[in-house]
Amino acid sequence: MIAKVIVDIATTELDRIFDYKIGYSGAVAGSRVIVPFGKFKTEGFVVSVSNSSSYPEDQLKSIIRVIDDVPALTKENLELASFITGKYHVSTASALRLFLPSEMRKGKVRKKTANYATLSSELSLKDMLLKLKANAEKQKQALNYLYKNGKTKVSILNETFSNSAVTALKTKGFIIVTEERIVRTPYKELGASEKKVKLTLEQSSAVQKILSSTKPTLLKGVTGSGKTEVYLQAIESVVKSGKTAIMLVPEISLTPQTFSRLRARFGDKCAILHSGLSAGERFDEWWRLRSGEAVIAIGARSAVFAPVENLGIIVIDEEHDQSYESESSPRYVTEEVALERARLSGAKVVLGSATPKIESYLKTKTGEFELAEMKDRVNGKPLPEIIIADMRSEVRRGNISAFSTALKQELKQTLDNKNQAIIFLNRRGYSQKVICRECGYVAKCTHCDVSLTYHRVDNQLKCHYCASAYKMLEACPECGSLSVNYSGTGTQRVVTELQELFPNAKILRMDNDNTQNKEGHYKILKEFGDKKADILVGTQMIAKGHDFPSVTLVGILDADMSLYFSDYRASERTFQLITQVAGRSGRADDKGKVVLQTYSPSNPVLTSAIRYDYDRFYLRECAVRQASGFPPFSHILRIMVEGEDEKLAIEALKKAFESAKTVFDNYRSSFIYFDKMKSPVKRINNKYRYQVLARITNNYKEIEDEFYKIANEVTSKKVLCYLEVNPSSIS
DNA sequence: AGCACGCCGACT
DNA sequence: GTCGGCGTGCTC
Repeated sequence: MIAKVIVDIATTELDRIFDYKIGYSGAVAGSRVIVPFGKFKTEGFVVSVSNSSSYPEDQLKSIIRVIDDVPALTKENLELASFITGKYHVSTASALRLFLPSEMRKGKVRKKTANYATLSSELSLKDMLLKLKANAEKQKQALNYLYKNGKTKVSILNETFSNSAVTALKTKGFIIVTEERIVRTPYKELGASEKKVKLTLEQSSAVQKILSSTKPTLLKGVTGSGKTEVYLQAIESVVKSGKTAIMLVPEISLTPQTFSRLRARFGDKCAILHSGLSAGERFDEWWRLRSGEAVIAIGARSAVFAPVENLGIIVIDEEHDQSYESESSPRYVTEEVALERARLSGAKVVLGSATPKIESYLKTKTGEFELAEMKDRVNGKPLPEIIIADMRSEVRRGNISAFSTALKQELKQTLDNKNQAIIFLNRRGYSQKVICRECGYVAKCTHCDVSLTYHRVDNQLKCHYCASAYKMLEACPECGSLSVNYSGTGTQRVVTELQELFPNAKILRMDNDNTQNKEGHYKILKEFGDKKADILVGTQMIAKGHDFPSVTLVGILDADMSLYFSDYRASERTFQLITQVAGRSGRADDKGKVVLQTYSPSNPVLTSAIRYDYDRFYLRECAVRQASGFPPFSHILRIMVEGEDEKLAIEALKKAFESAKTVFDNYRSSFIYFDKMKSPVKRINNKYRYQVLARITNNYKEIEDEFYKIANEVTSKKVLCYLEVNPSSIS
């Protein structure tokens, strides 16, 4: 028999099938194998098995061996991989790699084992003790210990008695040593049991809809409406019928607490997959799913590739979250992969959010998705009141600080009542820019075409694109002037100003700068949750589903800022952000308040947001997008060209543009925009960035396929070229 | 990806 | 004379 093998080397030249003789290796479709390849050996994937080969049979080599005792990939995995290759035009090897934890390749991690000792059953304890020499005290103790405690790790015996005593017993045949597998379990300590909650009417009808619908369901529920409980009960019902489940959550909210809730309900049946685990833990969790020992996978976007068979449901929580789009190759869209995987295995799909993507909500109107809506909060409490603070009038009245009078008052009140507050600001660091007052010089990164941010905590200038750090300027390098000045307020500056306003308050800051290590988030959130601080200042990341019962005030410092990003989704983002941040206020007994500071108080996005009126926002935004020809009424295609050598990059751009131009000519009526240009950020990490930008309204598949091909053709050793479809950020 | 083959510049 | 630079080509 012949194995059709894809070698695990992700280059386009090798992206074809190589035939090998199976021999006695036992390889089947889905097996990972070691094969001879040219002058060396490599790992490969058997994608199918056949009895013929178009390659001269006598020149075929044989598979050296199969790597895993159970084939790592299922038939369905292979089908999904071929969907990914076809849709995103990546090599088969890189599509297949998505299905395996990276540490599994090249045999970096193994199943962990330990040696255990038990008493031999051939002799009774008494007989053994008699046979030992009188002075063999340690051996006697060890035997007694084993008799009392049963099976024990050899390492423990060695420690408590002695190495020699244990070896002696082993040689005498009094104890039997066996090697057993140890499963590394992450967050072992978590998972106090949790009661199944009785569902509200809205919730149970949502569960019903999810389980009975043949279409994917969009679960649209206001913050606090109990979406998680709906997911859990839908999953429970699916698992009861003998199927498996995948639950996807945004990267940032994948905290131990999220997992703990699932563990509490489902115990060892669930496995967690994410980058914060150690390689060994991830490997073991993966195998627990592959072997069927665990049937529920929870994780960030890559968990959509979890190795479960007989899949019954995929849940995508906070479906609007940006982290569901992969920003490095393979650039897959989690939702697209999930829908295809569900189609292949006949599974249900649930997409949940308080503020669904415009695209998703539109699909409920066109009948592509089912809609399940939850309008009430489970605790019956109203959503927090949102007060608009008009910053224009604040400035007119001479208030130039970052805080409006209303916010200051509310903060004071909150602190007096011994409650907690959250201040949200979408900009980290201390200042956005460092400018020379004399000549207008702006400090810029030497590797990127962006201005630097001042970080007061370590007195450095930092680049938020490539993370390089510079010493703070003492004088302007251009004109020597000493009046170098900060403009724009960041989180660090907010903390400083707040501390001056409320000297007795304990203030915490949470942003990308102090959450680099994996424990970072958790520690800050825990500290705040334990009420060890009064105010939490942070960026984006505090907006995501954390539950702080005694937070009664949320301040949003610059609600408009994100409105003016040059991004078609700016309004949508702003609406989502306000709704989510506001949802942090007043989750328990006390009524929450939100102060939203803005320079454009009558902006319709903001006025919809303060009334929690998603439908009004949706209708307006849809009209705007339709009129201006943006998604979901078009597709944006961006061919990116990146290279350190600017000349080569420009040459590659021209080549890409020429090829794209012929596509443009062939499908002229499908294009509403087509041009080449510099990228908004022209250089990042010393790489020059150019792009071909297009918007199309028809023939999506054909044009996208052509563009993907162009990107692959233009890519060379010196220049990287790739296609983005509806990119979520266009820096 | 790796490794060999192959054809031009600086060296003991 | 040869050692070695890395461009090019091949892998069932």
